Amino acid sequence: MRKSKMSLIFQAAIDVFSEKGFDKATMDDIAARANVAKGTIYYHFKSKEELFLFLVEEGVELLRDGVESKLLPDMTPTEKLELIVREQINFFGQYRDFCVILLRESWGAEERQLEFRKMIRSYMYLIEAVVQEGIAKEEFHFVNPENVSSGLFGMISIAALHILLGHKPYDGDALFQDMRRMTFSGLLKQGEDKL
Amino acid sequence: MRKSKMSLIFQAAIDVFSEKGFDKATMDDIAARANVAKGTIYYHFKSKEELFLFLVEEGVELLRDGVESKLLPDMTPTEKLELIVREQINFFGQYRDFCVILLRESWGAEERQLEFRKMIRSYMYLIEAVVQEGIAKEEFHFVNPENVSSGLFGMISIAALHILLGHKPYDGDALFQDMRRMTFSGLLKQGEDKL
Amino acid sequence: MRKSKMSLIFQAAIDVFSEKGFDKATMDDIAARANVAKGTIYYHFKSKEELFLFLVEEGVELLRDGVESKLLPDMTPTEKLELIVREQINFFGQYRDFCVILLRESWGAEERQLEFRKMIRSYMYLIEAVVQEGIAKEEFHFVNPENVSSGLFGMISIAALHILLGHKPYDGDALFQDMRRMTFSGLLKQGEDKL
Amino acid sequence: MRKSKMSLIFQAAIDVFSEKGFDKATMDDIAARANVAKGTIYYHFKSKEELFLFLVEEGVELLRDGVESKLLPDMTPTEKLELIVREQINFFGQYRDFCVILLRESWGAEERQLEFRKMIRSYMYLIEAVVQEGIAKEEFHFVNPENVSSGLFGMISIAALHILLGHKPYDGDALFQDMRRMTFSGLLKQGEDKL
DNA sequence: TATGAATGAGTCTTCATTCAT
DNA sequence: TATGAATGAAGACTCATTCAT
Repeated sequence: MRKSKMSLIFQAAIDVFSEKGFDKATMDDIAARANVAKGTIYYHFKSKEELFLFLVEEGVELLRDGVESKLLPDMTPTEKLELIVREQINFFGQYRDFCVILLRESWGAEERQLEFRKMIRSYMYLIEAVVQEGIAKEEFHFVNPENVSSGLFGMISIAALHILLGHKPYDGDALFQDMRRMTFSGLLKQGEDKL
Repeated sequence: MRKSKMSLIFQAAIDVFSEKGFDKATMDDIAARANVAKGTIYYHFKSKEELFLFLVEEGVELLRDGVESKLLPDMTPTEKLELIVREQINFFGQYRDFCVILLRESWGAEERQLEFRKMIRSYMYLIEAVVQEGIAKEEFHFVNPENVSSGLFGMISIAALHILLGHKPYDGDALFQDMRRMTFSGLLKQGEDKL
Repeated sequence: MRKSKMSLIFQAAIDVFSEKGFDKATMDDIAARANVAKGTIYYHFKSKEELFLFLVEEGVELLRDGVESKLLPDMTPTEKLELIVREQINFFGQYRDFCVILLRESWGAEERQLEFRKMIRSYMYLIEAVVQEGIAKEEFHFVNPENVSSGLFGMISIAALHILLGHKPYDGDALFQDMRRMTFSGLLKQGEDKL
Repeated sequence: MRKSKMSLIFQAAIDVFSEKGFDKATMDDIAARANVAKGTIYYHFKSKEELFLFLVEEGVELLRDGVESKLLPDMTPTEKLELIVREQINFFGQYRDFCVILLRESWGAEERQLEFRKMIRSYMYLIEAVVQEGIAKEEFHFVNPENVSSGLFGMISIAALHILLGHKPYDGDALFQDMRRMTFSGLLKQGEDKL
């Protein structure tokens, strides 16, 4: 059974967008990669913009829903945050191309980019909520949850991408150990009293 | 005495590139913003690419040299890292436009983007060296310095940009407190023994 | 049924290139002359260079094949050469524009120009072979066939073009008589013994 | 003693124009080759066009005057024509670059190109006059002198250039033998009676 | 549903020429 | 005389989008 044209286009679009970025990628590229006539893309998607948006939406949802569904109510904030860190690292390993897209195309003032940041924001809220819960339950230090959630997201993202784009083997577990350490106890051996 | 055309172009280029990104920015935009004929840009820079590269080089150097010159040999690793965190936060506040450029244009496989990542890497080495020193002096936990340095860079960058692009007032000191906490003692109140 | 866009472009390109030369001719000119959008040209030809090359290839082939197909094996070398002279003169009369292109654009060190000279060379070989045959059969004097074939080609070409560009009526038969005389018996009344 | 800027420019212009042709050659090229500032060229020549025209004028004059001064009144038409053939062949060998310019830039409808053809015409008249004299004195067959003079000019030019551009050693004497044969007795062994 | 030829607005880049010094 | 920074018009080429089939 042949794959639907639609899904061929979808996959080709991810490949091409992650390789070249939104602006440099052409509809011809995508059509060629999907083995489909250019017109066919326009039959399924109104525009390049829409195709791209659709793609990113799907991706962020996949990340958010994946994490969200694993966050059980009876976990402690620490357990929850640990899970988030681990899941995000796995996701980056698995959807490397998509993650490149995310980091490339989220900064700027275009409508599309604002939209992207909102999507990412919707994921960050997950982290933020856990941080807030941790503070409320006095498990975590008192910090600004928004700063910390964006910081954590950035820490994991950049560290992961740094490995992936350096074409080194991606050892998710090792990265997880370091990221967990950073997140929970920081670098100092003597702990907080020093500060 | 009027500013040299060269520096007019330089400033205009930063403005336009940060607003629109490399691909969407046009040489006409930049020329108009600089109040200069388009040919004048090409008199000073061989191409759009070269202008852009020059600009980013200058910026990363400014960041790296600024930090490097303040790192004194008799500081402890903790003091050094604290200084780096603070300086980077200040830099992002001061050169917001340039920082947007950096985060937008560093991901991808084009020659230019590889070049950018190398430049960023040259800054990350500063952090990495301090982390290594801290581990050697047993001030810091044993971690992979490369993971941690890219993680720290990402944490600060994304957190800072998140505020700057959200058009909120940029309170560098508050951000510094949170980032320092994350860096040194992490979120957990009970410290490392829990882990 | 309307002519294919492709052939409209082809004809327009001949017109414009012969009028203005390769460098001065613009793709806008050609598009306008062909009543076609500029992009359409690029849909069919990868570049100005390619369009031009294609055009010249076709032209030289037309000349060479036209002559070649009329050269019958049982002709004497003299008859063959006579036929070549006549055919080339007719060709110049008929494809004046193309011939101007040929003479304009074949001299220089650019890739394209080397290519052109090769094409012309492929035509000269026809002449050269006949000259060689004539020498072998002792109908012709002993001469360097390469010198003579390029000389004959130049003689006919420049003489023809000289008339065509002088905007005089092109009397192919009269020109043929003179060129035949030059080719076979030369100017001297007393013939070779004088030399 | 340093060469005058003027003559530096002159020589540089010949080099560059013959290498790249009128359109592709730039004033920057010429200035660089002449080790002179671009403005300096404009101090001596009103425009690119004028510089070029001046150059070609000088060259054609050199050819024409060289030949003309050697044509003595008491020579027979045959001797005169022989001398012309020899001189032109020598000239092509000596001023190869200039001759390429001549053949490249003489065809077309631009003012400059009409001008060029006039200059070449002024040289052809020399040949034409000799042919006419030869016919009048019944040394030469009755032919159209204009056809024959342009034909001879083309024969020699193309044959010479064919060797020069093929990067073969230029044996002027051998070429002269072949061109003289063509000019005076033609290819046929049996002479004119056959025709 | 699917195609691919056609479009034309938009971009980077070049270069002859000018002019203040 | 000589310079070289500055100009801006012009040209090759790209590519998202449309539409007749």
